[in-house]
Amino acid sequence: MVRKKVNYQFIADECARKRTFKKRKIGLLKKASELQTLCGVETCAIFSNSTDSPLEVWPSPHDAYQVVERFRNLAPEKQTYNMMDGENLLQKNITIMKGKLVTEEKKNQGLRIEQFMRKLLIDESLDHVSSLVDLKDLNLLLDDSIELVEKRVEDLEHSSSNPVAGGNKSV
Amino acid sequence: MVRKKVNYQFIADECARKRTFKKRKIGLLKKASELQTLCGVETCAIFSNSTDSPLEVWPSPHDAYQVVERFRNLAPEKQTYNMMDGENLLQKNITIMKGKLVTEEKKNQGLRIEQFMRKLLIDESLDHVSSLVDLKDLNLLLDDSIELVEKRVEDLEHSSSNPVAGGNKSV
DNA sequence: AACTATTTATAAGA
DNA sequence: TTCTTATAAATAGTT
Repeated sequence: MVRKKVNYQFIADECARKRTFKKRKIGLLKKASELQTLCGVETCAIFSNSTDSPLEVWPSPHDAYQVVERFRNLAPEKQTYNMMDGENLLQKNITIMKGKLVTEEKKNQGLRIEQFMRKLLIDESLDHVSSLVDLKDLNLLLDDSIELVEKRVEDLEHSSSNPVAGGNKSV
Repeated sequence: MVRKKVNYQFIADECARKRTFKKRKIGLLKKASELQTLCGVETCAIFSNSTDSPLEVWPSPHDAYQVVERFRNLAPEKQTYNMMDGENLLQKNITIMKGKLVTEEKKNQGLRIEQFMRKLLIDESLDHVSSLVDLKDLNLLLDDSIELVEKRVEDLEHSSSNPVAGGNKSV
């Protein structure tokens, strides 16, 4: 029960290192969460551990799922209302969703963060995306929803000076 | 000097909120830094504050500068050696650099994180990129260097099964 | 920006 | 592994 003052250098012992990582990751994410709550600042954290383990992204896919679900469950009129009334709301949803996917990287290929971002932003297919939590079916749902939301944002951008009006209403 | 137990909800008073954000951001990044050192885990943190202030990315552009400089200062043979001998080294450099740019977002446009990533991954021009630290000249240098490094990675990928050999050597 | 009473995080041990 | 606890570290309120 004696706690030594820690020596800030790489922990050689693998076991101890993993234990410490686990503990401190929890602590860090708690801090990040508090920062969001207290200060209203969207925060995203990415951990790139060994090339063998998937890139870890916080906040979690599970939270993303809830955000998406909330959005999908809104009546279409309500969706439109939200989009038009507060661009912020929609953008916030997207920001959150973007931060909440986790990719299973092709092993040993490296370039992990770029791949992750590229998948989110460019690639049509999210075949290789999986989540830290067990949500196998989430991918398609997210894929669809993100496409949907992005399309609507494009509409918004193209008519940003115009006061709303001709929004695409098909979901 | 009495410290109350904090009530975890949005801090209404703007002044207090900003003060708290400033303090806690420092604390969070210290934790992140310790995690990297102790556990060897690359960590990246992104803060999306108001739409008026730039997206904040950690680690800093200054660190990126040092990484790039180290790479550029290697003799060309040495660069090739590093690339071929340890793909990991090169990939690590890129990962670090990618995580270390900060974009000055177009104000009030939102979609901040996507824009940031898009700039890093797609756009040719980094005209609007600036840094939290005062490194006005860094952008061009980074731009060049990232292009350089990316080109080399492409080469690597296209000849990943081949044992090195015909690498492009121009810097 | 600096201080300090307190709360919070956590290194070891159980 | 999870829980406990002594101690280090972070920080809210104040100057």
